[in-house]
Amino acid sequence: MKTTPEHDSPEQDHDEPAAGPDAGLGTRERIVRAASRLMQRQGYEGTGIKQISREANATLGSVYHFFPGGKQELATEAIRHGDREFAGMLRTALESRPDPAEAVLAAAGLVAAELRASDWLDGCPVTATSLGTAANAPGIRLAAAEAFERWRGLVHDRLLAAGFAAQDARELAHTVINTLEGAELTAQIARSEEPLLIAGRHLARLIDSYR
Amino acid sequence: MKTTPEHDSPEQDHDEPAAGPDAGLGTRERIVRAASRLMQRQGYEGTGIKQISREANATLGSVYHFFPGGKQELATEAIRHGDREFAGMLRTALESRPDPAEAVLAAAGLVAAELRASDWLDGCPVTATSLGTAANAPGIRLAAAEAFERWRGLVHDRLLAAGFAAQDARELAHTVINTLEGAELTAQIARSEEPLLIAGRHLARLIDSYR
DNA sequence: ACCCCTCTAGAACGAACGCTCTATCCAGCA
DNA sequence: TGCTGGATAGAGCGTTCGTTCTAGAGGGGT
Repeated sequence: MKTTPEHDSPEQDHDEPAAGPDAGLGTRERIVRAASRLMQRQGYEGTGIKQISREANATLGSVYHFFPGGKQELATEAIRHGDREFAGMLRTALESRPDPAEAVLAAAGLVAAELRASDWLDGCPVTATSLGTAANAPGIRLAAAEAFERWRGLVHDRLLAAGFAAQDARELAHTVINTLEGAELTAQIARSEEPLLIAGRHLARLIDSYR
Repeated sequence: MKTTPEHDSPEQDHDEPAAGPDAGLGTRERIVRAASRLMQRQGYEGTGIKQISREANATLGSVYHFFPGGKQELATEAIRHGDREFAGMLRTALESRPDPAEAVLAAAGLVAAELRASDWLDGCPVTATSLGTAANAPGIRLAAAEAFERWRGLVHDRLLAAGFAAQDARELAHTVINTLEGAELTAQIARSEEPLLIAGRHLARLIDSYR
């Protein structure tokens, strides 16, 4: 299994030819990414620590070295990783058009495209991980709530910049994120981009109605 | 543990004073209800067959007698149960107001009230069960897709009856269900009714914009 | 009286779970 | 050169998992 000797900072691996797309990253980062991807697809309970360590090309010892809090701490970090990932995509989409309604439409299309590209496997990285653990693990629920809040904040700021009233922007941000969330869920289960495309059009229409 | 001797039809239990709200029901029905409730709160992987049988006051033998397909068959049936349950609530709400926009607003309020009443434990009965099992269990995914389709159908018919164009009704039904779904998810994680109440208002506004 | 069939009952199986533990490796420093 | 501490390595703990299996309970039909 031998991995790169490393000290938490990403460095090139000059001795390991075959590896996944995460090769050359620090062990800790590889573990977080593997956890995020696996929990996104299989949920918290459906993903084992040993599977994560295997997928990350790390050993069980490394996992517990970096995450002494065990599975829950790892899941919290995985959610934060998914949070940052989706926030980046959302920010890009929102800045891609001068008009906020068109920007939201573009965001929905982007989500749909990525979902299809993953063969309907990669839904919302936060939902799958946090669902079913809300009651037991408050830390996980909190991280998920913060993710949603951050995404809402991005939409909110975008609407404010476009001249929307503060209250309208706040409420629209709620519905934009929630509708995208629900539509992605349905799209994943139905294996169809349509729910997301419809959601994009309806959200654009809703936003326009506040002008 | 002794349970009611019964032949699949619900009958009164004259000998068992202390029991849950499902007492007096047939064993099979008790098992389905326990599975549905537990999976709604803990997800598919987070819920064990033994926990279900314990909660249902049934034995492992009974579970495998009624559901020889094992956990997957049981989960499929649990989703169908949640489907019928939510469909009933949705139908009631949709028929509670003469105006379809107001009816959707009422539905959102009802979902919010029930979610809060359960101490934020009972989210969508279909989502939690089906998430994380989409790839592995096609039967479960299919049952979930059918549930969403049924709910959409209820909204669709309601809009048609109110005179909306077929295409508008179809697309609005998509977004109504998806937005409620996403808002309920956010409401559960944030422990706040607000996302659902905002969703209700926005959906009413969106529907009105098609008149 | 007998059988039959549905349903209940729970012990037992191998596998996988999260986690603990000790041992080893190795770069950096004294 | 030897020490130190972060990082790696994986055997093994007790528990729980989904499932299988055999045994018995009990009412109806003949």
